[in-house]
Amino acid sequence: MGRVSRAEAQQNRQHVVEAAARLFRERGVQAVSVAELMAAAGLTHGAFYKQFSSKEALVTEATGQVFDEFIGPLAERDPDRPEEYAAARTALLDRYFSAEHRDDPGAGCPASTFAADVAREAEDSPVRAVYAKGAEDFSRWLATDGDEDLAALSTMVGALLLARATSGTDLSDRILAAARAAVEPLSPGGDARPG
Amino acid sequence: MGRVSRAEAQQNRQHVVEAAARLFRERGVQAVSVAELMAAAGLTHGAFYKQFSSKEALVTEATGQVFDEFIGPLAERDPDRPEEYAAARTALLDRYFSAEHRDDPGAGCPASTFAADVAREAEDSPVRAVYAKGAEDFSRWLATDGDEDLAALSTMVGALLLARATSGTDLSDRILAAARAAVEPLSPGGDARPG
DNA sequence: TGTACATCAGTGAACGCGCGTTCACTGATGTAC
DNA sequence: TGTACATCAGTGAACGCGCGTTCACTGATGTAC
Repeated sequence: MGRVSRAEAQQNRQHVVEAAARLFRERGVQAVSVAELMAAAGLTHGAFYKQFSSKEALVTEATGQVFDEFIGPLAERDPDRPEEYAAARTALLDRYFSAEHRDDPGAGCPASTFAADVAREAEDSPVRAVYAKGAEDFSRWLATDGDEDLAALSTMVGALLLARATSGTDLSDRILAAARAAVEPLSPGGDARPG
Repeated sequence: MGRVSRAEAQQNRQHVVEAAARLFRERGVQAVSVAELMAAAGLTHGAFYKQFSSKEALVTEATGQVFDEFIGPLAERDPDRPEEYAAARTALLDRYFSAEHRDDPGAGCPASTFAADVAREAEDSPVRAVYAKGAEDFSRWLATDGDEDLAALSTMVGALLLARATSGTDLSDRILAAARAAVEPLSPGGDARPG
């Protein structure tokens, strides 16, 4: 096919990253091959190494991009308008604990979908740093007091994974509902968690 | 090597299940090969299909066994002695949110280690039913009111996975501490979660 | 209890397959003049 | 603006490797008499 223009090459590269962002979340890193990602961008597998130094490098880049896409739109937090943040937080939780989010991991929260993959990476793996930064940023946005809400993040990530592992059952819906009630207290300082 | 006695064969089989129980939790199902599991029991790979119909069948059996081992010891819950249960629950949470548990997934909670693997299984996969039963049983034991505490289970599973994905950092320890405080309220009906 | 034979757990080579990565090659793009 | 040539994105065959599974074979175990 010969050489391709720089702009086209850059576009092809971005298609590969986008396919990786979706497929890695849907099926896990190991279950998606380099050849499949290249085919999703309309290319053959050999060109992969003209764009990325290794599959691991793409995993790191895709993980970072997904966190950016996920957290970026949330980041407009104006301290002078707390009611705006409160509404945005509620809207996020609505989406987060929805059946739609559970049923579409390929477009969903990276803290959930990459957790197990990252947990099994070596401690010096570059993707771990990207993941840790993303998780921490997200937990800061979730904190109603401006600190970090790691408990809320844990409940959200755990609930989504449990709901996906049990999807198709009643239990799956109960998990989402129970976690939602626990993360968003009905009254300030209170907690809706039963028991 | 010729035939081996029934007792010995049964023992070999159990060794394979035990190796699977540990290695699947440590590295994930896909990253552990049939040959490696057989070698862990001192056998060659060919004999695997004399004991199991497929790798998937072993995954299902190992997952069930791990849930039994994890939940079984907890199940002695005497309604006449609530303070005994309260102490057992506190002891479980101590272990659950410990650095030791985080750092030894091979011996740890199956709801955490198998969540991502099971979430990516087909909806009619037998391992999903085993997982759902185990998760539900565990959430029942966790409920201080005798119902089920799916929010607590979510927080525990999410915190453990997040802590493992960020292990080696300060953040990892803060995740365990924050989740622990959220799951075990300091006073009845209250909640220690900040914010 | 002793003998003859069927059973079957374990062996090890082989099946087809897909993996991540490398490489010689192609030919349009980009650049130097 | 036009020409000559270097660059390099993409191709497709090939590398070595490990995977889950199958199978003919072995020979001690288990059983029928």
